[in-house]
Amino acid sequence: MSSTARKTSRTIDLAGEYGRRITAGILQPGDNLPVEGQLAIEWGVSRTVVREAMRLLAAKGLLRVGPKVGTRVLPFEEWNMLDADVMAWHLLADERRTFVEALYEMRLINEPTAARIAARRISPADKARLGDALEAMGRYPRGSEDLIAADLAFHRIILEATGNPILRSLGAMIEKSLSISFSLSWRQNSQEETLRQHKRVSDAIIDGDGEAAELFMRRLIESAFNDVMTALYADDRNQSTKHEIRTDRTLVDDEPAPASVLGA
Amino acid sequence: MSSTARKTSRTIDLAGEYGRRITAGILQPGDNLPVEGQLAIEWGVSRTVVREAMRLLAAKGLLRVGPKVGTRVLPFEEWNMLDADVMAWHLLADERRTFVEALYEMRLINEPTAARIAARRISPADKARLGDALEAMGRYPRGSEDLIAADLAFHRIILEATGNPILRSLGAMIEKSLSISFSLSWRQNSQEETLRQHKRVSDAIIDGDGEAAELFMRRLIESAFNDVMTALYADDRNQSTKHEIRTDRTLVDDEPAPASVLGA
DNA sequence: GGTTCTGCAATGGTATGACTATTGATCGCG
DNA sequence: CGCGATCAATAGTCATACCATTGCAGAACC
Repeated sequence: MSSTARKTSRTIDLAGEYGRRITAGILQPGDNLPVEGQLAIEWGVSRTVVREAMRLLAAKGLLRVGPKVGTRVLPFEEWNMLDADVMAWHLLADERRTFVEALYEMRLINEPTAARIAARRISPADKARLGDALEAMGRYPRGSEDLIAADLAFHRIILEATGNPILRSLGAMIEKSLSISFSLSWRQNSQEETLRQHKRVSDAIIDGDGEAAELFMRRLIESAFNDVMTALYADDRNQSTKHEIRTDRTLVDDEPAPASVLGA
Repeated sequence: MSSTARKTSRTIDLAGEYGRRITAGILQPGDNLPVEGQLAIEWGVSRTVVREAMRLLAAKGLLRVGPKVGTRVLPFEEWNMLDADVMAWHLLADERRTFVEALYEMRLINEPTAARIAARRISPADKARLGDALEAMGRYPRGSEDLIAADLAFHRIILEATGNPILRSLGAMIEKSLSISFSLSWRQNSQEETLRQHKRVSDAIIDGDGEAAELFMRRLIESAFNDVMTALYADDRNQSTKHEIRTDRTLVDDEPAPASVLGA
């Protein structure tokens, strides 16, 4: 299937292969991979390719290499989840649920505030790009790759519009990892309602209303999270409901602190 | 200086060399590096080392390589600022100010909410670790590397205590990039006041008071940001004042939205 | 005149085999 | 029993040759 027509390099293929095996748990932290020469033989490539693939994985924190110790999978905590490839590999694995939740929690923390900042800092050019993305979302049929791409672009543009390069990288990570792993099927809500939600955010940002942008973005991501969880685990309604509650509790539902604490 | 005693590999050294050159602007986006063979000669290493170094930089989004096109520095927007090395290289450059501000804006978005989440989810083991870090902060003299390490560990532990692996990676990135770039000198505030601020956060988390934890963490990071900017740009008081205002405006000072918008 | 096809050449991509340096483990000595 | 020297496994580096991809120039063709 992949042996006839080559699109990516052997190095990238091999790195992806082991990246997926590690994130899927087939290779556990602490496990050693075969020695480089052995890997080269197994995969029918040169040791050069093996080494470059392993260096790529080492750069992402998945494993460490060293003389005498070999190539060893690092403990979980060392993995760089902020890397788009690592995140995408996790989202491709069977046990992706934890990471879907973590990713949406991250989005829920960052994107509403980013929308607020964007409302104040967005450039005319980015306003136009945001409008284009919104328009594209209305043009493509539901479930199409183009629609998903426009949706992801919408969110990325807002993160870029903050002018903060770190938030921009976060946007790129989210877009890339989600587009790799969910190439189809989510959006259970009516497309009209989804579009309306996006338009509210867009309008608020363009009007410079940061508070409204933040609020609507929060609602939008909560909806998207529920859509994704429903699409992925539609067969288990109890759990599907649970996510919604958990999401709310996690980031929205805390009781206000007592006045005495606030004054401290 | 680095030719006699080798601690890191030649590949890592070379990657760091060009990583710093690119982030410092010595090599601009669109520029081409010399061909691999030429680089190998210039640095007195084999082409293997050059290739592995370039692959490492390519994995971080700083450049792209390809047949005929060579090794070309990518536009700014492609750089992965969420990588600890990339962030550290930026913080080492002369023009680091933008990135110090971006990093602290990122922290101000994430860490207060993380503190709130941690207050609800923290494990007994992490409570103990948090207490240890706080205790260590009180034990070491101001300005010492141990003190800074304890400070950074304090923040990392809170991000880890959320149980969200992405936030944990964010904590690791912050800790690593800051410890590499600011190996000494910040903390202009009295150490006692800084310690008190940390203790407030710690107490709130251990008590399970998420709202208080969030508020105190926000104040703490705002203070830390001002300390850093003062330390770095102490010669320019006007600008030092400006940061404080900008930070406030950016994330705290927005007027509440009209009721009509909230109800929409 | 513009467009598409074709071949060339530059450059990274891969392969191979040898040698070096590092480091965990082992063995022997005190 | 502890500790230092030695060993051996393994990644790290090197040198060279050849392969594969691709931007570009020029030819062929509407």
